[in-house]
Amino acid sequence: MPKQAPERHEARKAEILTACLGCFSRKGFHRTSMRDLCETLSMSPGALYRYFDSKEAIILAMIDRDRAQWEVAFSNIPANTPLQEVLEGLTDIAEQGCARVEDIAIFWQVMAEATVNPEIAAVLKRHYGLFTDRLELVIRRAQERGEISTDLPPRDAAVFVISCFDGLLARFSFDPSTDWRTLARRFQSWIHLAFSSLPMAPAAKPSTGGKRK
Amino acid sequence: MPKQAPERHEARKAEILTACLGCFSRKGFHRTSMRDLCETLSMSPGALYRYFDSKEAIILAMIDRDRAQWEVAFSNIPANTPLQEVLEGLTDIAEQGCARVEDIAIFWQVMAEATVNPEIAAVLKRHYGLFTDRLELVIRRAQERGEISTDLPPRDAAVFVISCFDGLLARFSFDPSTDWRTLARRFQSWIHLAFSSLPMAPAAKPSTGGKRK
DNA sequence: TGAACGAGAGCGAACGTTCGCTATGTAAAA
DNA sequence: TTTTACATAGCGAACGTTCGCTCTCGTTCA
Repeated sequence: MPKQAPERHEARKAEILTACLGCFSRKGFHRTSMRDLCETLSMSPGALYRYFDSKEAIILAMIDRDRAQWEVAFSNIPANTPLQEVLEGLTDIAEQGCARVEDIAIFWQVMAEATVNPEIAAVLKRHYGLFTDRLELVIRRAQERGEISTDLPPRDAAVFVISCFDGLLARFSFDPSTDWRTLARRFQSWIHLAFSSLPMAPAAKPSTGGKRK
Repeated sequence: MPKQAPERHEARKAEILTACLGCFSRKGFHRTSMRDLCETLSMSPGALYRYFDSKEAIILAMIDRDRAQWEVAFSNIPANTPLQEVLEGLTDIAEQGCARVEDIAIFWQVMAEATVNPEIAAVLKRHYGLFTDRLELVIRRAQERGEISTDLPPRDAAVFVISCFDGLLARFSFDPSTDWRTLARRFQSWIHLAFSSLPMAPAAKPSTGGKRK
């Protein structure tokens, strides 16, 4: 048999990842055995190991795929989008991609694993770092447009936004009766309120280095 | 051999719990074997099983102890404490009791386990519920005093506060360079800002001016 | 054109290890 | 002697992973 076309191989890997994600979120990473995965995939261990070197490699690939999806999401945001809209957009993305119980379960599994596995921690830190960078830029732009207070430290503000939603995910995961959409909207408006309620720098004040549009 | 006094038994259980917490946070719940625990405790499996029926029972006891500690912390807050001060107090408690990497690691372990283990999920949901109840009450009182907007839905506001800090814990856990104290203070002030910036209902005393000391 | 080839996808039994847990033995105090 | 705390040894099961095998099918070449 000739070698699988690379794209075919990648497609199969993607299928496997999706199936693994389902298993891990249902049973947890450690309670899911390679046998479990093989059964749901209707695949033998030998075959599975042709695609991934180890169980850990599967998680790492999952994290990377998630990162890629968020990268795409961010790259679709026009530079001059109002902060409020960006937040709404991120909520929508989270709702589609993350705000189902089974997907959030994975989030916790990965987090827990990161506290114990340095390699996963490193990947996750990078992941969060990129995310924070993007959001920081969005906030900085909102400041330049005069949409929110320039007294706000952009980096900390970005961390704040991400923390709020991470925390909401936390609650949602073990209390699915939480009304994600309503709460997320409220969170958005409160965040915006906090960010725009700070004493604004005098309008005419020349910014100390940041360029203006 | 005479039967252990109950208080002695409880004390020993507490010691065991502390040691287990250390192990779990270092290696993770699933990677820590009962053998590991026995070694660090200089104790045989037979002895350990006299104190806890199973590995799961150890986690449940850990969660319960944590809940009890927060209960005490909350019960020490006078009814008329300003919201800002309550938030500061909670930050301090969290800093003492939670804001070390090893303690936060446990938080993730438990969260991850809760997504997979219904019994743990139930306990944790109750735990969070109580916590939210307490905070909701604090917020309600602050509204009655006219300290913050009465347009604020107290329950959602409580969820918001908890979410913010949970999210901060998330970040801190895999990026210990995060300056917990500074960020926590900023979070506090932003939360307070958001809560007091809403249009106030006419019934409450319109303290629209600066309310900081 | 079609038979022979052989690389590679997939299979699945089995490996050695480690798991949570327990049956049994023993020393010591009452 | 009886009761209790703990040690010891080890149980059966399950783990992640491996490896030799089968089968398939595109390629090669007569």
